[in-house]
Amino acid sequence: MNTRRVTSQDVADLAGVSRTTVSLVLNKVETAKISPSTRDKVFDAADSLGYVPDAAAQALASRKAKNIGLIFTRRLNYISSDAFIPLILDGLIEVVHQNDMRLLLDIVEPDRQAEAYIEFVRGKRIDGILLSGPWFDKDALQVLWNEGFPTVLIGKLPGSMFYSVDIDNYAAAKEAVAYLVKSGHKRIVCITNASLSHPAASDRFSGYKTALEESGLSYNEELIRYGDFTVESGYQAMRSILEAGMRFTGAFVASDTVALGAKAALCEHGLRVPADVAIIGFDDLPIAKRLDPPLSTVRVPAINLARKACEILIHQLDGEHPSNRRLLLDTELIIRGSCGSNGKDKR
Amino acid sequence: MNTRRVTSQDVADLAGVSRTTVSLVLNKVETAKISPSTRDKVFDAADSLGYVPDAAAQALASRKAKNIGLIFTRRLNYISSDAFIPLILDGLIEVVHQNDMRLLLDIVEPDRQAEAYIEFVRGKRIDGILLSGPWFDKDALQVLWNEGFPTVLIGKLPGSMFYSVDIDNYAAAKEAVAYLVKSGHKRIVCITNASLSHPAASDRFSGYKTALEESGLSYNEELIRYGDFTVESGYQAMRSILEAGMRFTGAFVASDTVALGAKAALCEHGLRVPADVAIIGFDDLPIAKRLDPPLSTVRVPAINLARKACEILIHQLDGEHPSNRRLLLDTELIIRGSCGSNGKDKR
DNA sequence: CTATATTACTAACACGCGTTACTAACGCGT
DNA sequence: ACGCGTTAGTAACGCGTGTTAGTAATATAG
Repeated sequence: MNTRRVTSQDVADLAGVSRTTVSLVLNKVETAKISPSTRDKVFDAADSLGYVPDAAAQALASRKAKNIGLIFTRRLNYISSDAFIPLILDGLIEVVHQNDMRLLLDIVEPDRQAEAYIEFVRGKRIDGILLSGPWFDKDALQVLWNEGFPTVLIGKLPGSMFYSVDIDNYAAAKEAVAYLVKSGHKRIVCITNASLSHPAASDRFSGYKTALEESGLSYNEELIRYGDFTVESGYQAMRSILEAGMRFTGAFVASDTVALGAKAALCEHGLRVPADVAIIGFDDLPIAKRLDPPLSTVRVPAINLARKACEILIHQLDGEHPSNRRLLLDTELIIRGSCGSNGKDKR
Repeated sequence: MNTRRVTSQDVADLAGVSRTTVSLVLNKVETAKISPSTRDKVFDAADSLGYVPDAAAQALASRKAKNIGLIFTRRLNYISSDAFIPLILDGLIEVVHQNDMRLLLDIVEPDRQAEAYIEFVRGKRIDGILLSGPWFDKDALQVLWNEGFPTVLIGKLPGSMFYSVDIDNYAAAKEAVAYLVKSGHKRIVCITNASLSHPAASDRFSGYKTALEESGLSYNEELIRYGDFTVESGYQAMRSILEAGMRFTGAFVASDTVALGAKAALCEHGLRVPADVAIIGFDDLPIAKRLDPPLSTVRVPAINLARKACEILIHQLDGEHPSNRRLLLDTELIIRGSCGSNGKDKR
């Protein structure tokens, strides 16, 4: 049960060579000349003993932790319903595996970012860091920047020099709202995915406003509410609009999750989608397609964003530093039943 | 930019003491007598230098990685829509933080379990391991058992001696189906959350069967389908039943996600919920409450399961070995609009 | 005043690995 | 026989920390 650890020394002894040789063989060091016969002896010994190198020792000696830090900056209350997390993991895990790395995951409250980063980086627990969050603390990031630590943002920090992957939230939102306008809607609600202090939320909101302006529609404060990533916030936001007695025929909700809540409020109020109100969400979560009615939405290539972010990070670890520091992936407006693609009449 | 690492030696030098003293102070070793004045000197020096111990060196010397492995055994295709992952993370992260640990996350394909475990455990990358998966490979777990490695299962492996936290899937499903029966439904569809090779799926299915038997209802193979965790599988399953021309008024779908898909198929087919078909799901995901109609379901205390699992694991790391190896948390049947709590008539 | 206990520290080793600098053996041309 | 390059391998150091065994100075007891 409690057999002693197998070390590279044990492998060396069994193979009848030095520990150095074992290391050279197992790490496939090209510059070292090792005869095929001893190579085989080492390999045989290693897996007959079930040798697995000690990660800590390896990290200490090689100065590489072989860990990638994935940090979600989120309020704790919002995690459980965050449908983005699985998507990001999905995109990441494959790339991480391919590069023989591990994923060190942490979730930090937005106001504890700085401390968390320092811990990770100075502790050398990770070789590089992926940050996903609705917004990034500039001071916290400054720490990373000063240390020259390999970092990639999933999302954007306006005006920063970090590598980042993102979508064009502004353009995507504008396109979605323009579609509603084009479909004949004149009074269009906007419920954001989060407070406007978050760049993504703010950009989507700007897209909404611009789309209205460009169509010569008036922009009405009373049709605006702010979500906070959750289903419930969407529900409350829409209720608040309905209770204020506002009239409208379209709704742009900058998050599918929030949209789901908003739609619940509509139904509860006796309004039907899309007959009375057309809705477009944002994200294209896997469930969007099977909601009733199917939710029109902006498809965010979340899995791909994560994958790209990870690839860029690993390139950095390999010492490459591409000059293009901002990668924007394409979104796509997906029209489904929730905005009356079936062709019902609008007022 | 590229300042050299700050080591405990630097702290020692600045404080005018030995490195040993620094270590003793920072680790708050009780048995060592250190005068308050030098203690303060060390603390001051440490944080004036921004000292953070090297994780690898610490792990190597102390034989503790301060990492908890969280392994999701999942097919890669199912990750992106796995609403359980955020819930588990939510429950875990707090406990992990409280105990000054980190979370090493990995997702392994069911057929690669053994290798993944060996890598983690023998590599000493983690001190303990939390496993979440629809089923566990017995041979793979044997490895962990043989090494006496601290392990907790989220879910169950029938007949194993591992610590585990779970719910009573059988009883919960039975209660849900019994409710449908009591409400007057005689022909009740069952769509599982996964194939019956998964214990949880199999238990829920058994609960369904038993509930029917105990009510003297006939058990009809043609009303049974098997999901695979995804929305789409629920959609396809229900379509398949409808296309077979089966008639029914109730449906027990052993996963909210799958239920969402199943409901979409019903709607598409012109059937209404709950007027034509009553549905009860399983999990009580955050969205269940705001679906249209609100989805009746079995509430699974997922966050709590994760929290408990983590606590048990950490107890093990502290050398405690409670004799009660299986912890069952309570579920709750939540009745909402989807099974006509509004009181429509059944046939 | 001496023997012993206590306080407050430190020197030195161990953890398991990567890697550099070095060596011994061998072949080859002259 | 000699020098020289090449091949195949090793000894030894360093990574940064935890920890044990030990010591010098001071306090306490007889």
